[in-house]
Amino acid sequence: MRALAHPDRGELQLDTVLSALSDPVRRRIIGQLADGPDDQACSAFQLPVSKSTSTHHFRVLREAGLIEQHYSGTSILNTLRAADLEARFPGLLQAVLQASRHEAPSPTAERL
Amino acid sequence: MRALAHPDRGELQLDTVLSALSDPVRRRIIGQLADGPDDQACSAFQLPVSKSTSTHHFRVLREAGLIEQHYSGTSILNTLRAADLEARFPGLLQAVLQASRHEAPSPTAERL
DNA sequence: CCCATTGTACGATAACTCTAGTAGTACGAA
DNA sequence: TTCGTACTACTAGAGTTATCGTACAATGGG
Repeated sequence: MRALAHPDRGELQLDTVLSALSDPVRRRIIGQLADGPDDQACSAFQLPVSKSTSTHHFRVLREAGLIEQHYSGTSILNTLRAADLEARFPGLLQAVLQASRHEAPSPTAERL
Repeated sequence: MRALAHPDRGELQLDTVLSALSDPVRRRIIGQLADGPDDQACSAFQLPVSKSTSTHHFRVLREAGLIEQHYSGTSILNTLRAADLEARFPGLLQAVLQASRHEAPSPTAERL
């Protein structure tokens, strides 16, 4: 029950991935996942939007295949699908992450 | 007269660039510019959209800073701003181009 | 000057996105 | 069972985007 749909590695679409990455809130999520540990709950992210909007962004990321989500009690744990992305679109994620860091020197303090 | 506004290299925004690249028509334009010569006229692109929609996509690419456009007679010549992009977002353009080729093996024949 | 070529501007429409509020579900703890 | 936490679903509004048709402007060639 409460299964969350994820696209397979082979189903990843460049369109969807780039479109998911074009939102700053979602890039912030991806950045925190890339820099921090795996399995971070949604509540571990300090996002400048409401809870329902957060849910929306996490869903977009999951459906694009950028993150993997699975339930653990009342929480959902999020993990970056770095290997899948690297296999399908080599260098893309790293380039975006680097560009993102360059653009926002202090991600935790930025206003967004 | 008929000056076309372009963002400076330092003004390039990751948001805008990724969002511009998330459309397949625009990726096709970028791909053809990357693989072909500089200064290709808009009419050199066989796009599956109307002329006015084409204009729209070229404008989005120019305003995002991905291409440089300048008039030459009745035509506009388009050039990929590869150096500017590489300076600001290293590896990003190449990663997208490679992913794009991988996803669409024969760009000229694809249905889009 | 007339005309063909090339691209723009404008108006319209349908679809999508981001945002939030409200209500509800699943789970763990007391 | 009752409560709090964590997150989702649904609904809705505001804004943006992609698309096109039509009309128009700029240039170069005869």
